[in-house]
Amino acid sequence: MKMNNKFRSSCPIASTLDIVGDKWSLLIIRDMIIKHKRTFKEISDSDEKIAPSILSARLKLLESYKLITKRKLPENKKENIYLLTKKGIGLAPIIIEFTLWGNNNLREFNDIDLIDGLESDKSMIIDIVQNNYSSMLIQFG
Amino acid sequence: MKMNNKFRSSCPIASTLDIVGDKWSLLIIRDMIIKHKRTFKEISDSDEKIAPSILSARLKLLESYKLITKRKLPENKKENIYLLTKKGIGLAPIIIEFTLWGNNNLREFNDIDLIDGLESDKSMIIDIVQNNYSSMLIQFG
DNA sequence: ATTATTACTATCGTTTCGATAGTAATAATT
DNA sequence: AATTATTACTATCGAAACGATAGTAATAAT
Repeated sequence: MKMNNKFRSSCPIASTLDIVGDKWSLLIIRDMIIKHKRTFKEISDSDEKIAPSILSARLKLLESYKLITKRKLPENKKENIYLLTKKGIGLAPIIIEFTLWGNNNLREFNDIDLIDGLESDKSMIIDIVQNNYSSMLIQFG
Repeated sequence: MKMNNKFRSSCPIASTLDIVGDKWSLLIIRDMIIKHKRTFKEISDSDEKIAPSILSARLKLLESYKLITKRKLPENKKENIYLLTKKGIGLAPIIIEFTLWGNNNLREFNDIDLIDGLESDKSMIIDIVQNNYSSMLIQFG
């Protein structure tokens, strides 16, 4: 995996964009953190139809920056299980803010899904998402 | 300006990414909302060295989705003044979350600038950023 | 009148994307 | 046990986007 400094600057925003600032990474994180998707196959099956070559490349990159881990379970040697790390779970606020902004600002340009619970307190939504994911994680070591 | 539905799905996250999910848009917004940059020249002069062709294309796109407006002042017919709209100012929470995440999670991969005030309450930081920008806006109609 | 600045556009080689097909390993089915 | 299906990829290759540089037209400054 090429890890040759591809950071454009020392700005934290720019650096974050250098890792997840593409059209797919945050959608992969969305599926993992909200829908609890864990395998290549599950992540492939989204409305947005990500190409396998892109998904493969993105998972490798996210793994290299320690946002996700990859493992196999003893009972299944075929499937890889991808799980979010703490760093990855820490992206929940960003995911939630994207949801809120799209929900409030793009309805004139696109039919946006209605999502339940968005009127609740922001930090509560974030807590719930993160806690649910962390609870799910317990079943894995 | 081509406005042919380039939305991949009706998911608010995906739709937001379809507009600002590239390596440059949020950096342009950052410079506008935090550093109060207003002209093509000012925005060009960032650490990340955006190419003029890209900046030009991005400004047009952001304008087409009503995140920014473009105008000239009577006293200067050369400069274009770019200002954030309400929709654009609404991106402040996303910008702040990117800052916080990068600040907390990327120090092992890149030298990240130390930023003052990040230990304050999130919603307060966002309020300050948005209020400062809105105050600055008053001098324009 | 000349020079500088601003906001671009044009060009063009490089990189990335993205659709599709193919493959190797494992698991399920008959 | 043999065949079929599934999973997680890799390979290919044309299309789109990026990015560095140069150029230009309008305005402003000297």
